[in-house]
Amino acid sequence: MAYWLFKSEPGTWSWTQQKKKGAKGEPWDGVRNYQAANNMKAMKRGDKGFFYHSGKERLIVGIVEVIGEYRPDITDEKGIFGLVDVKAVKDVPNPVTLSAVKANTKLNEMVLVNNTRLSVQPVRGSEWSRICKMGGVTE
DNA sequence: GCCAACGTTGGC
DNA sequence: GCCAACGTTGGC
Repeated sequence: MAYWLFKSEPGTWSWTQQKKKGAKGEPWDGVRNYQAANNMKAMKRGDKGFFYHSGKERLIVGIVEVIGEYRPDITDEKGIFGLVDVKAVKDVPNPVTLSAVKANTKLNEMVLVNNTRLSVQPVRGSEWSRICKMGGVTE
């Protein structure tokens, strides 16, 4: 199984909103970046991802699961980009802040640290379990 | 509010 | 196909 990180401005789409969608999940639309789209193409049903709040908060607040693989994003009028469907799985009990990630030398190769502008990112297995531990998530 | 990083666009 | 200009994201 692969791991990912989904970034969102809480003012646009928040973890609270995602959770309200429950098991039905929500299409992760609006991505207009090839690198991010390629990451979504690589996703498989059952893959897990962190839900990250960018902007003022800058922390990992939840865990999502990919429930629908890459398909066209109908909100893209050019018909170029696609999306995946994700559902909320659980909260991260102690949200992991960006500064905590940066402060951890074991995590300094994370895309979150090195490519701040990429909105859909791959996460290594080792990084995943370390952050889960930091966040008090029981895997 | 500013600015660095970076992706995209468009002229040549 | 290159590269300058521009726009956007996101951290600070």
